[in-house]
Amino acid sequence: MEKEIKNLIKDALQNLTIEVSDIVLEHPEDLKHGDYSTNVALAIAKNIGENPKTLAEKIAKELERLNVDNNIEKVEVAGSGFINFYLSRKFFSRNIEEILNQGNSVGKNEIFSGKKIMVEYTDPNPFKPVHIGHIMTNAIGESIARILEHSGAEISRANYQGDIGLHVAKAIYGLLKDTKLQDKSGSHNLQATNIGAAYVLGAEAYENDENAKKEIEEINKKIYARDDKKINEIYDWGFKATMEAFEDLYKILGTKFDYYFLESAMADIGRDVVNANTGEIFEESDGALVFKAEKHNPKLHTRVFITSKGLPTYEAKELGLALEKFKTEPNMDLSIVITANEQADYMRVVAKALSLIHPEYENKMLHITHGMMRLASGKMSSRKGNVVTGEALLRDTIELVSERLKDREWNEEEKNKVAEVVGVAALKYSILKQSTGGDIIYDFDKSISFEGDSGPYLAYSHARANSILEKAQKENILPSFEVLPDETFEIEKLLYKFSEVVLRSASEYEPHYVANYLIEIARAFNSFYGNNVIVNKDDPASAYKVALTYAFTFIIKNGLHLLGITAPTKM
RNA sequence: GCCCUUGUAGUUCAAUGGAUAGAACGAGGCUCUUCUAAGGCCUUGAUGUAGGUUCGAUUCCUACCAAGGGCACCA
Repeated sequence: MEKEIKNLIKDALQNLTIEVSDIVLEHPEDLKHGDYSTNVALAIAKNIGENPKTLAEKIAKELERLNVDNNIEKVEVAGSGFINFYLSRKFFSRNIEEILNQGNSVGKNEIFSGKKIMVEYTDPNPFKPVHIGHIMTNAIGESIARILEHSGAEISRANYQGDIGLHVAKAIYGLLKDTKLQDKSGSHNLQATNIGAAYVLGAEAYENDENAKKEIEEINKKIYARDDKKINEIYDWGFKATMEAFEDLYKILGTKFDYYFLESAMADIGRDVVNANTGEIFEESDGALVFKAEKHNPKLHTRVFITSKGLPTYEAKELGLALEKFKTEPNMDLSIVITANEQADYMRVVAKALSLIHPEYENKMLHITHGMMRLASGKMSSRKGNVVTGEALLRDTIELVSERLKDREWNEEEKNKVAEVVGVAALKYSILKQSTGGDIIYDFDKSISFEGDSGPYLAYSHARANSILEKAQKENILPSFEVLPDETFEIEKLLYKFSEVVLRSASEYEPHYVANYLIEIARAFNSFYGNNVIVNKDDPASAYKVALTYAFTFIIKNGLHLLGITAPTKM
């Protein structure tokens, strides 16, 4: 439609012998201003020395004359010289029909068609509790992956985990001190929780107790050397238990990874690359091998890649990881990494180093960063202790949804499933509704209040629409486009924009456009629902309203999917 | 000190250089003999400061102020 209107404008301008290189056509923010709007008159009025409004009137008149298609109902001049297009009833009904035909491929686009993209996200560390920040990275990463998939990309999902390092030694120290935590009788989730507690114990001891600190450093050496049978046993068990617990979490969150990269495996790769390029790119400084990035870009700074003791730092491992990814997916077009923004600067340094070694990778790396997740009220942390783990946050959210569902006459299994899905929706939506860069203040109470701007509101709207469709089926009212209502509903004016929103989200790697759109459309649907009886045998347009409801369920279901949220059919 | 990110209603967030800056929560008032009231309808309130570019700036540029993060052997 956009193209057609643009062409129409071009023709009109040509007839008036006005030359314009670029025509801007947009959706007015306010639906009262029509469905499309152009500012050409404002943009060119000055050049040709005419009053913008009179010029707009002239163009509009020509547009009306040229408009033979019945898609445009009217053209109007408004404001200081905007030309607004109002689409016809017929356009909207045809669009609903199209959505019904598209089914689950609704909103797809092809801007990443044929592109192979790897997205790395979540990155929790074995032996450590999953932090709320990991949940945040996961939500953003999964959503970006799905949006890119919907835009034609071939996506692989990667997870990078720190399986060695001081944090592991701290956890093992804790496990050795408090052997109860080594209990293997419970589920792997329970075991992982104990290991997380052991980590907290070890981390505290490391801070406050000199002897413990030395002991932990000893353990760390033994972990690297793998020469202590007892520590090896604990390590192997702990690694497995925490990794399995992560899998359970990913399952609830709706993520399935294709590749797992382990930090231990990247150390040698990174060290070899640094050594091979020392002299030209890396140089010695105080016994360490460093990369002086500021020589190549004054906004970057020097970072150590190999310590004076010969150990590769995180930077070297990250370099190794990047290379390993390109080896794993040889024809990769883009490698995306998602982390918190505290890592933004050194990732730029690593990327610079890599692009000097492999110039062909320079434009194939993208680092997307997000802010911190902070809790608005101290309510949760005071109740559960100081550390708020990702699991606790998720579990508490799900629990509160459960309470809300207790009066439903479903069996327990159904209730639990819905509670889980809606809980995840609450958490994910509150992360994805705002642009990725900034911090998120997670207000526990608000997110589970389920009113207004929330994940459960979206899920509820979908469930409600579904229940209407069930009723329609029972009454044998099938979607039809024979009889159209007189009124064009607000929701119709939003439904056809879905694919544009997905396209924008994909090109900017920003899920929040989809999230905001879904709220808008859910609100429009609920308003439609409140003001109309949809299933009504006495209304000849009822079948059309049912069709409209179907279209809404398709859009919201697919839109929620792009956010990594499952839409329950009832709640 | 230098480099990133961010400053919008009381609060949490929106707004591809456009029209009267949108929602939600909060507060107040209506609304279930009608398909899910986790809903709908109505009322209330904001662009950190000072310049600049532009027909037109929340958006772009400069300075300042404020918050968060980063800046050598931790990850």
